[in-house]
Amino acid sequence: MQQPGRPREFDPDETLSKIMQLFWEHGYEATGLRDIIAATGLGKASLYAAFGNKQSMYLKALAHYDKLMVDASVAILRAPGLTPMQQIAAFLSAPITAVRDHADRRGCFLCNASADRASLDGDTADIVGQGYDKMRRGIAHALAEMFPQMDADKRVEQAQFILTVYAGLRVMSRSGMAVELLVHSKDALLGTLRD
Amino acid sequence: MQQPGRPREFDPDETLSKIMQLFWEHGYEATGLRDIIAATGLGKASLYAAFGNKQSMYLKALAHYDKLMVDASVAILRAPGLTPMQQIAAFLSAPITAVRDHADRRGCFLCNASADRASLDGDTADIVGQGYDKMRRGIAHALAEMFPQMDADKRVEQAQFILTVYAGLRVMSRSGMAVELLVHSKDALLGTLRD
DNA sequence: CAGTTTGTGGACCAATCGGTCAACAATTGT
DNA sequence: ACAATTGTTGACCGATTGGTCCACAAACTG
Repeated sequence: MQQPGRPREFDPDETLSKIMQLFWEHGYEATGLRDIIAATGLGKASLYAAFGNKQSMYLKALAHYDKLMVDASVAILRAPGLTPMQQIAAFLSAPITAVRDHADRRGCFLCNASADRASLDGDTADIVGQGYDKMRRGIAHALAEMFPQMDADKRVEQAQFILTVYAGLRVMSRSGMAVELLVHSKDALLGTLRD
Repeated sequence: MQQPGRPREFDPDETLSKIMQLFWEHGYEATGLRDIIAATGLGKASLYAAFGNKQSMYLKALAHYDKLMVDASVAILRAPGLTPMQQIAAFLSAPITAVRDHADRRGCFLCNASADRASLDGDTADIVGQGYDKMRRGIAHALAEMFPQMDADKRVEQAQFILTVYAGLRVMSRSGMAVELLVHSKDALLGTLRD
């Protein structure tokens, strides 16, 4: 069952991934329509028809990141076969292996958007806030299995604490900070959880 | 003893503070020469003669932040009349009181620059890295007084850990995160130091 | 005073920005 | 075959971008 009219010549999801990549790496203002056109191979009008204006493209790219990458991060926190401690360790190691093994210094798009657009645009702040909430809940879930006797308030506090370290790691990784220092932060945090 | 030629009609340091303010709040790309001209009241040519091009203005503004704000943060970590624990607590509370008492969600210019320009421009990354180093040393100094028996390596690790939380706090504060959550992060970190 | 040096204001610039539009292409249903 | 609908292409748009330049102003020295 196909709609009338000429069919799209591109896969919207694939294209959105390319757009996401650009905004993720370079931020909102430093990414031009030219860059998006070059990276996607699409014409300007096709992009606008599919994703709206630049602001709308950015929001869709950020939501796409939330769906793809944040969900993957949160999935680590529920990964079967790992102890809760291992889940949290894996969650915190991802930013480090990205830098060390893949020379990936893009950081976290949510964190970048926090510094970049969130203070200027409420829609961006909303998506960022929801993404943070999702991660905090994921961390709290692992903590709940790790410390069943811990009360809920304390769990939120601890989850928020871990989330803050995560954000710090990802932001500092974008400035080229030495990997061993990032490892220090991760190890120190994990050390506090063994009590 | 005055130089020949027409004297400047503005105070370069004061002007640099205004430029710093703009880049701090809005980032590199979102700050236009127009904004700088409007905020400083100077002509374009005067700005260029005094500070160079936009890139150079940004670097000078970032260095200015380092001198003014980072040094002030580090000074807290050596504030007389406070115990080392109180110094670190005050250092971590500054980002929170900025949000709560002054509705200041600009975050930390160094951290913003990490997410914004540092991955694209080596000079920016250098200043950011030096600023982080300075803060880490300041934290390590307080830790040294707090835990005299702790060895130097462990101290650096702990200092880096605290620095990471600081960066996370400041970045997340830019996205409008609830103050009580930021307080949780701070309290949880301080809780780990009481051992 | 004249001559030199430095700073200021604004006109001016090419390039690029995000965004629109109209002509054309490709599919549908009838 | 034909209209209706949707997608693509590239020309085009006004506005804005960072940056330069030049005539003029304000201080100095001799």
